[in-house]
Amino acid sequence: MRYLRTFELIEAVVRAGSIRKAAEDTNLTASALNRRIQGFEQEFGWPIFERLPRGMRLNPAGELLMQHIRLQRTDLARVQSQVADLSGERRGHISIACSQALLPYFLPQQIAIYRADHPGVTFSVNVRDRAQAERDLASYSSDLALVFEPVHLVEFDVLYALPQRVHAVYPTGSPLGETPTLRLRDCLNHRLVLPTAAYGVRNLLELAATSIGRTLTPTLETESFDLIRHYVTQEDAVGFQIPIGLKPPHEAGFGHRPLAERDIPPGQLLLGQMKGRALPVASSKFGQQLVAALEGLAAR
Amino acid sequence: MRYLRTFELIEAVVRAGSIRKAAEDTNLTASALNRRIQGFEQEFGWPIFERLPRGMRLNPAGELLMQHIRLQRTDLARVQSQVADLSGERRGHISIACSQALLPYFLPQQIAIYRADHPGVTFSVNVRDRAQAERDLASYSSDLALVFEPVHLVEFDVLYALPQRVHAVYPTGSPLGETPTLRLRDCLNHRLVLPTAAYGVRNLLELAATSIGRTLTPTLETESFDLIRHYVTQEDAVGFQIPIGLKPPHEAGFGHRPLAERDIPPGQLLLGQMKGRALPVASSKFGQQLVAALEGLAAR
DNA sequence: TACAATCGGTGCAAAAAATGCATCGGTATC
DNA sequence: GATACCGATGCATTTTTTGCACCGATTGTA
Repeated sequence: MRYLRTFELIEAVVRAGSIRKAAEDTNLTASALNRRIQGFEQEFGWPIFERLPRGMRLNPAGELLMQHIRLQRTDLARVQSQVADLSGERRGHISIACSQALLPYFLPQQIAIYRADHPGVTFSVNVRDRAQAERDLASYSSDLALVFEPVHLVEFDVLYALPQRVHAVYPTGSPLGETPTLRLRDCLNHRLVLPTAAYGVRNLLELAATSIGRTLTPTLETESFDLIRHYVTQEDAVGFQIPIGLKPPHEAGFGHRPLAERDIPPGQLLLGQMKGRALPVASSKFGQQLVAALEGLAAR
Repeated sequence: MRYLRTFELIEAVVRAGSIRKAAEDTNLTASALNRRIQGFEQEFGWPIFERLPRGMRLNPAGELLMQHIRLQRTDLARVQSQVADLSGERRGHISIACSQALLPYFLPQQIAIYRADHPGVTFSVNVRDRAQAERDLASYSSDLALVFEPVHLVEFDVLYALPQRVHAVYPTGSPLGETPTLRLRDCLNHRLVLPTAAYGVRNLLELAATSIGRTLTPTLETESFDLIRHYVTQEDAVGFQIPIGLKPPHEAGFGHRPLAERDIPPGQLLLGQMKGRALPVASSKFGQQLVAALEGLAAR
C-alpha cells in the first residue's frame, strides 16, 4: 500500500539502526529517506528518533508510534481478510503463539482439519513461554495464543479454558505406575527431570512441593519437553507434562498418569486473544474450531 | 497528516455522495479526486464504492474499510495525545456522548473542574439517546458515554454504574408531595408529561405501568427534559426525571421526589467506553475523574 | 595526532506523481 | 428530446519526491 510507505520506511530505519543502512534495504538514497523521516516528524509534531553519532534510535514518542503502526497494519489486514471473505475468497493467514505441549499432536491435527476446508489459509506457529505469548498478542505478532497457566492475564481475552492435570512421566514398569493413586511425595524420591522456571508445569510443581515442605532438585532441567519425555526412559527418572502433549500410555512407549489432585491442582490451558481485538476472519474461525476441539477434550 | 489524505478524500466522497460534490468540498478537481479513489481501490484490491447513476455509495467492502479508517484516525489521536502527555504538554480533546440529564449540572461542573487543572484540554459534548450513544462509541466519534439505561451493552466497557431512582416532578404544593411515599398509581391520575420512547426513563415507566395493569397516556410527549420540567408548573402535571439532572427541591422551583422502589426499580446511569479501546490520555483521566465524582454521589 | 569510516543533514537538478482542463459516454428528470 | 448530473480519461502543467554531490560532526585506529 502506497500510503503506508512512510511507515514501512520508519520500520526499516528502526530495524537497520541507521538511515544509510535502511536506505540500502529499501532501495532509496539516504538523503531521500532522511527527508521522509524529517517530513514525517514535522507532520507528526514531534521527533520520533534520537540522533546518535552512530545512527538512529526510537525515542519514547517513536515507541508509541510503533504501536500505532503495528495496530494499523494488522487492522488493515483484518479488513482485507474480511473483504476477501465476503467476496467468498476464503484466504488469509493465521498466527498462533503456543506452548510446546501443543506441538506434537493437538495443533498439527487441528491445522490439518482447518486446512482441509480452507486450503487457501496459511499458518505460522511460534513456540512461546507463558509471558512471551502474551507479549506476542499485545504487539499483534500473533492472533491467538494457546498456553498453559499464563502469567498476567491483563490484555488477554480468554476464549476457552481447559483444565489440565499435571501428569508424571516415567519408564514403563516403574513402581510409580503401580500405586492406586500417584502422590507427589513418591515422585520426589526419584530422579527429577523438570522444565525450566518459565513453564507453567514447573510453577505448579514448585508450589506443590513447597506446600508439603519439600524442594525440587532436578537432575536435568530443560526447555525441551521432548527431552524430558525421552530422558526418563534413559535413567529411570520421572518427568512432568500435561496430557494434551502425550499419547495414551499404551501407545506412548513410556508410562504416564495424573498426580493426585490433592497434591497438585489442575492447571489451565488457555486459548486467548488480545483483549478487545477484532481478529481477521480466518483467525476468528480457527479460534472457534479450537474452542470446539477443546470442549471435546474436556468432555472426555 | 499528509499520508492520511486519501482517507480524508474517501470520507469526503462518502459524505458528499458524489465525486463532483466532494471535489468542491476538498478543493480538488473531480478528475483528480476520481483518480485517487480509483488508485486506492486498485491498491486495496477491491472496489469500495458502488457507482450509481447519481453518484457513489460505499459497498460492503467500503463499509469495512470505513471502520478501519475511523479506528486508524482515533488511534493516531491517542498516540499523539500520549506523546503530548510525555512531553508534559497536557493537551488533548475529550468527546462525550451523554444523556440530557447530565447537561444542566453534572457535566458542566465536572468539565470546569477538569479544565481548571488542564486548561489546554478541549471538550465536545453530544446529546445522544441510549442507542445512539453506543453507536457513537463504536464509530469512535465519542471517547466516553454517560447514559441512563443503555440498550445493548455489547461493545461497551462499563467504567462505573450509578443507580438512579426515577423521580416524579410536580408543581410546588402538589398533593404528590404530601404522601409518606410516592406511589406510581398516584402519579398516573395526573396529567403526564413524558419523554419519548428513546429514553430510559420512559422505558422504566412503561414496564412499571404495564406490571400494574395500567397504560401511559401522556398529555405531552417530548424529547426535551427541560420542557418536561418547565411544563409541569404550567398545568399541574407530573413529569419524570432522574435526580442527577435536578437541583434539590428547595432550590429547583418545583417539587420532586423518588417513586417507591417497589413500583419502579432504580435504573442505572452508566459511564462507559468502547470495549477494549485504549483511550487518549486526557479522556482516560477525565473518565477517572467522573468515576470518582459518581462514587461521591453514590455515597451520599 | 592524523586519518579513515561512519553518521545525519542540505542545495540543486532530474524524475515521478498528482492535479487541472477539456471532453466523452451514460442515465435519470421533466 | 432537452437538460443536468454523473464518473471516466487523454494530455499539459504543477507539485512532490528522489538522486547526486557535498558539508560538518563523531568515533575508532594507526
